[in-house]
Amino acid sequence: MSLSPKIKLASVGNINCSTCSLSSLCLPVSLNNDEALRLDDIVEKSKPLHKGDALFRQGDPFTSLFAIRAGSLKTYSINEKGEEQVNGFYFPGELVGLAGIDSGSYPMTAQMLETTTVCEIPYTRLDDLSGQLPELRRQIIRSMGREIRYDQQMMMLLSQKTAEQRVATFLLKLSNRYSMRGYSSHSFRLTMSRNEIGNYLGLAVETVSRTFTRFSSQRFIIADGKELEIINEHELMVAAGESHGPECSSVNIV
Amino acid sequence: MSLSPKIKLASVGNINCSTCSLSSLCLPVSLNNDEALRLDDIVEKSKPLHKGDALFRQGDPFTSLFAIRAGSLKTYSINEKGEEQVNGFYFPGELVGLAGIDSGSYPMTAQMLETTTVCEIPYTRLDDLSGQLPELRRQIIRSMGREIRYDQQMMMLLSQKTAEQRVATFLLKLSNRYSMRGYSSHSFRLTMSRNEIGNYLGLAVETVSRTFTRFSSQRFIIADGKELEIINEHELMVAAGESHGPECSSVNIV
DNA sequence: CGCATGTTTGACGATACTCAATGTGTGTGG
DNA sequence: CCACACACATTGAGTATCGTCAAACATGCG
Repeated sequence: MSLSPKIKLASVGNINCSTCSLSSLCLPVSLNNDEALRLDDIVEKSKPLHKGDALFRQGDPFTSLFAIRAGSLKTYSINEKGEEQVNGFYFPGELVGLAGIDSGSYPMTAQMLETTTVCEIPYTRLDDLSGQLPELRRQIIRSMGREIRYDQQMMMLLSQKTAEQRVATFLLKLSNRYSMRGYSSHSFRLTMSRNEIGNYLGLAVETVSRTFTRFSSQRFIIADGKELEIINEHELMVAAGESHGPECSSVNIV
Repeated sequence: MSLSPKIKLASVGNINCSTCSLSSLCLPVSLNNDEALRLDDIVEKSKPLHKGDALFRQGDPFTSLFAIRAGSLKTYSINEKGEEQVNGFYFPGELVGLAGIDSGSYPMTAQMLETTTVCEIPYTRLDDLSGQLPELRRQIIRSMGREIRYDQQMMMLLSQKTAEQRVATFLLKLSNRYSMRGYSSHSFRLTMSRNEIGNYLGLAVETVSRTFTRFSSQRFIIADGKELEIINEHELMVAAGESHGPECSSVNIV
């Protein structure tokens, strides 16, 4: 259940919301310096959590939102039949726990995929503060709106796309998210297993594996275990079924 | 694009948020009388919209949230390839448009399934008011949290359930929503077509139709066109794959 | 170094899609 | 009020995609 010996590192580690390199991706995005400092005041930085550790578990009382500082995690829920369902993967700057806001308890477990540090944002204090800072209030709303849109894109993927399209879409989206965080968009390390990818995409592990193999032999990607390189982004986009999107011979009307 | 000749019916029709029969399902749920009156002040009731009419269209600038007063609608988006994807169905007391909050424009179209009236809630005014009424602010957040959880349940359905389980789950969920609104939970009229159901559930029309037929011949339901009767809820729950849920010989531990 | 966990590959089969034809209802206009 | 057209719904036949089962292989952790 949350971070048991809570350690406020802000004063020690010299990091706070207004100077954080992730502020442009995180809650402080539209806050001025003073507002960010007030937000920082209620935020508690965690010590590093390790692979497999849970940030919160399904059913735990809802107390906080968490912003990821470094690392990555997955969220999953357990259905009636005891099966695991991966709901999402989260990277630095992203907010975890929003789904618990209205229900009093977290509807899923958040579990580290690697060594990860997070910022804990106690919700009652955030709620108070958001009454005083309209920009913060709007930013919370925006974060939730974005989550809703992501989920709906995911529903589209699950209900309309083939296995191949799903995997291609997944890889391109990861690529995008990495690049937004300043990492290479064409070469990165998958922090999740094939099993977790398959579960997330609604596919059997074997199907994910076969699709990776196929994309490799088509020279769209180079997949060496968890290391992944995108060597033909264009073809991967075609495979994702988004060919009619951003290209068309480099002419972009609109 | 929204409701062109906006007509404020509250004073005429003698309905307002504090007396609305849907207030327990809608934004006013946790507001006191005075607060509900202030909310009512910014809400504009629509004249009836007809089947096929659009409340807003994908790409329209985001201006308002809408609460359904009577009737029902579907939301859908058009993907890159021009295919329609039904995102959800909405019934009285439910809030439509939340997904547009952070993006400046509605990411989908909302289209009436039957004659429907809605309450329009201009977002800038709602935002202002939510700065003054903490309970309203929390209620908006709760509505969004609920939407996120619904979407995640939907993702679970799409990635893990068979056609039969999807259709059964869909019917039971409709049943629940109708019963929460004071309608019969075992006998109701489907306001959407088989095509729309299939699209929503990620199934071909034919599969939906076949599943209806199978459930009928198994005497779980009686389906006569759009009229639907659930005559064996228990078996339908089993078919939905939720058998280990609320029953177990009527003993409910926890 | 060894066991456990994760990954790949193959063979087979089932579920659900596509195509096609027929049946049913709804709304429109004569 | 009826007839017609159109959209919707149902049913059947054939097939493809993806899941299941199984086994070999790789990886990584203790």
